[in-house]
Amino acid sequence: MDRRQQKTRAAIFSAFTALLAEKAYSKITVQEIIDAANVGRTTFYAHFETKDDLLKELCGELFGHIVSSAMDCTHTHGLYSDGSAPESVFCHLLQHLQENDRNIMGLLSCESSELFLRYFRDSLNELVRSQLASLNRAPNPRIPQDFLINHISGSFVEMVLWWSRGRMKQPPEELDRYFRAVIEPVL
Amino acid sequence: MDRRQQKTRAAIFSAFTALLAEKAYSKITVQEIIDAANVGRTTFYAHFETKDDLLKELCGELFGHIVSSAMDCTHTHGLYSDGSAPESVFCHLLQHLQENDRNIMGLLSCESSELFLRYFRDSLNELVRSQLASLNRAPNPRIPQDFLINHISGSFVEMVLWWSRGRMKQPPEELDRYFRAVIEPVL
DNA sequence: TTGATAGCAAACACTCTGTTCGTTTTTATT
DNA sequence: AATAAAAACGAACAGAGTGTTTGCTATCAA
Repeated sequence: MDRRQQKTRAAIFSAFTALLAEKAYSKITVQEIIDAANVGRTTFYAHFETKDDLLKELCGELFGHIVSSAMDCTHTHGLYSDGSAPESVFCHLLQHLQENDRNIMGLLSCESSELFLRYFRDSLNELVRSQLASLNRAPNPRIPQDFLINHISGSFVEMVLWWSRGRMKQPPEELDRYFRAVIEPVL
Repeated sequence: MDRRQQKTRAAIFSAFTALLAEKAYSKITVQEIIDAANVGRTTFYAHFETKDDLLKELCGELFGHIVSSAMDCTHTHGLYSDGSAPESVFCHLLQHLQENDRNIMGLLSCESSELFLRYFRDSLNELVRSQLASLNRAPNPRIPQDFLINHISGSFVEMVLWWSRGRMKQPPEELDRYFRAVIEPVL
């Protein structure tokens, strides 16, 4: 791909995430993004159809990255600690989030979350489903698989939102302990 | 209050919820609300500052109603079934939601949820906190109270969203069983 | 009945959006 | 180095939506 396109795209993403960190998605105008990214109006619309489209693409990039990295460590760490491995996949996810890669927590904390959380949930669902499948333990007969998957990924999202609202006081490891304490009894 | 004001306000709320049921909040224009409610433009702005303001007021009315009704049955039913009472407060909440009072589930299912879910979560938090306080059982020492409250209300919200996405196939009682199955082991 | 209040339509200035057009700059290729 | 293709640019545009103003009419409560 043309170097110019890459630069423009990166500049727009960067400007957009910076803006998202300081104000709500709905309050951001295309003009502001253009100004912050320092690109021409025409250029913006050559890359993205609308502001919504931009958000969608950003989510795609972000979660593609996050989840594939989580999937990677799936091989070494399980859904919950098995005694041997001290940390769960979730702990890795949390650490990843805390590093604030591409200001992802900023996105979660302000009100841009609509589309954003959908991606987050969907990605987690996939992750949890695959984890659960590879769990060699009899499933809890009182709870349907579908419900359980949603409960786990949903709880995780809610925990991250809570964490973010509280300015991420707790280290990821502590959060991971709490999370396992409320999830493992259910499995 | 003037009868005319009541009628206007009701007409606007009703038109707004009807619109919300069929399209996303962000796609709805004030003009559409005005047309659907069959009121003058000036009248709308005499009642509400903006579309956001309208949504806020609607949430206030809705959750004020729902939560106070849940608080009422707090006296008869506990956080979880104690053997004697067959149904939890949550079950009542779910039944209430299923009755589709004021099309509340329509609001949850489409993408109007931003502000909406905030109200939902906050209301539930309050409810759960009071429930938890009146629970005569030693709290789980591994989990901080704050985390637990958020986990419970968050899980509930996520469950309702899941329920709504799946077109509410399950009866509230069944959902309540699942919910207790994933929450009670943690208490 | 009457004064006050609420509602109304029409028109407005304003902001934001998404597109078009003619021009300049950068890139990849020869 | 020369060149054609691709990308970026600014300015200007129509169109849609917002929130306000004005002058008038209908309704209410006393």
